[in-house]
Amino acid sequence: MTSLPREFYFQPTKTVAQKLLGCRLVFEPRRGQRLVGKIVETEAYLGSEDPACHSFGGRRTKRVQSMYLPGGHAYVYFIYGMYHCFNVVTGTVDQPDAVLIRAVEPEEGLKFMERNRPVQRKVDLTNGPGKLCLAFGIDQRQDGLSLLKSPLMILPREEEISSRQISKGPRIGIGTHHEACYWPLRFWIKMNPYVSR
DNA sequence: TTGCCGATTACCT
DNA sequence: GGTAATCGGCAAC
Repeated sequence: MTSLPREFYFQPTKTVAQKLLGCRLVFEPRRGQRLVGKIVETEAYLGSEDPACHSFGGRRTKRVQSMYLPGGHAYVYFIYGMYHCFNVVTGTVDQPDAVLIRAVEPEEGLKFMERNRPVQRKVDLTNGPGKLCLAFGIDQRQDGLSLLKSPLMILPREEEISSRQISKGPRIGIGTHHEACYWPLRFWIKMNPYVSR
């Protein structure tokens, strides 16, 4: 039950985004509450060089300050007036890259998740970045937290995932104004029913 | 201080 | 397929 080490997050952001597939997101908000989901879909955001990234051009606003932490921290932001998105910070200090966790497969704590986000079908519980934050109860309070210790952790893969089982494509929802909208920085586990849309 | 817009989602036709 | 909901972040004024 030991988290991915700090060095994992110092790999290139694109690499981290792919290697996070199959890892477990664990959130222990309070004693006796443990929520676990297997990561099945991610997107890489490449810092100051990436027009779709909040830290593009080296922007250092209050919202994005946790992106400038060393890899292995959480970056959680509020979007569309009603949702949160959970990201994993990558790279060294002052390298504001991150990986958006877009979907997980619920594994543990389903009762808590259903309470947080009532749905008809289990598959709709966490198949989107806003949905999984609601189900897990992740919000601004987790922004900047370390991912190496409770309450928020990411555990290594328990099974191997070959590159043939990983699909890639353009990122979702970033608009079509810049070239970056075509960069294939979205990754997901092929055929997994818990991937978004 | 103002006004636009967003790394989404649910619900509509 | 389209769009309303809803509000903080951000840049411009």
